[in-house]
Amino acid sequence: MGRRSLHTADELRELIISASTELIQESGLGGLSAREIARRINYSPGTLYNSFENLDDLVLTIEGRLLDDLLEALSAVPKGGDPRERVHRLAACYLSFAADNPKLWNLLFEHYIPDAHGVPESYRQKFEALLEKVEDALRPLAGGLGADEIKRSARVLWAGVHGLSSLSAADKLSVIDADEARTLLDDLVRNYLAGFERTRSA
Amino acid sequence: MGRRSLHTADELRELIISASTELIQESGLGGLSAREIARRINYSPGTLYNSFENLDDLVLTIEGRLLDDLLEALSAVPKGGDPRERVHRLAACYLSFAADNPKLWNLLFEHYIPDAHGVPESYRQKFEALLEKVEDALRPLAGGLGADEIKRSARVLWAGVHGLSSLSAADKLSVIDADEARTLLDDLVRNYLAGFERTRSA
DNA sequence: ACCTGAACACCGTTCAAGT
DNA sequence: ACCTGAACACCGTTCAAGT
Repeated sequence: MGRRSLHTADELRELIISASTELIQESGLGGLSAREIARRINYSPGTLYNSFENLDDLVLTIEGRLLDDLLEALSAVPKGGDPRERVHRLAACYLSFAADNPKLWNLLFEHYIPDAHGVPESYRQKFEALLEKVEDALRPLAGGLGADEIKRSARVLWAGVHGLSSLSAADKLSVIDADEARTLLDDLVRNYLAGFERTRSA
Repeated sequence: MGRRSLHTADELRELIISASTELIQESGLGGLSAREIARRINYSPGTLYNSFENLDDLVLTIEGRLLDDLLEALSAVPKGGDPRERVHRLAACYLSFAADNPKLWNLLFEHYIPDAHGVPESYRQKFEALLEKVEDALRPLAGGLGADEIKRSARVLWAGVHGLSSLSAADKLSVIDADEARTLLDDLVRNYLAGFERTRSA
């Protein structure tokens, strides 16, 4: 048949991305296949390889967008008010983001790149941007603590929030009940902050 | 050719499990394939299905053993001494277990069962057993707190430790440096315990 | 009873050939 | 330039046939 040009290159790219995202939302990374994407967008499998290097490239693109969305959601958390309250709100935002679309969220952690070094630099940067938001929220509570200690605390607290979020998003082991997750999250943040603020004044 | 009986049913089962475990250690869940397992143990692919229902069944078996090993490692943590120290040691044990064999560890969280309800009950029980160990360690620090609150705190603290462990085991986003993980873990436990003990006396 | 190997319905990816 | 569809090297799983 040859060329059809029903869509521009950009349109086709978006078509592929949105079909893939739906597929992942339906049945996770395991439900994603080049041939199934092609079927859904009415192109032949080979066409995907004009827009993306391979499936890993496509998945990394989707993951990048997911991180952008997360950053945007975190940015929407209001800045004023009680500093502790703000940390709680950021954590709750992170939890909701994971809970709202567990399959898509898990993508970030179940998808492996064989080459190991293959994770794009932009990826790391987005995670750093996320951590900076936590650091900003901790700073008003940090008293005389140095920048390094704030950095470390942000990482620790965020990792904790992440653990809770990912356990509640992974239905496999329902150790963390979804309804209960918010209560547990507040407990984690409250107790961690108590120790954090105590360190400051020690 | 037909029957060979080079191995008993049990031996064959173990052969399959150990070949699979090696395969996962080498290249993760993605590197596991029925045909490759068969190649390595010198049987035809069909033979696997005499020992296991399917690949998911095999993987769940491996995961069950992994949880047993983790419980055993946690049980080896000495019981006496400073209660806070004990919590730190349990956390460190958990972290090491994940770090020692990241690919195998990640199996627990990247492997999905399509049927959803498919997670065996023994699975949940093993996680509960794990949480009981944390509860036992928290109890001496809990003062007048009720059993429910201890239960909740164990879940929260464990989820936090899990987040740190899984982020450091997942090389994808090297936000948590492996060498630094132990420091961060101690920070998490120390700060959380500070809040936990404060609640008790409030 | 146990194991094989062909068969079926799938994959990801490449690439010559067509428009 | 863009897209197709056949081709290649893989999958998981089943099952008739063989010993």
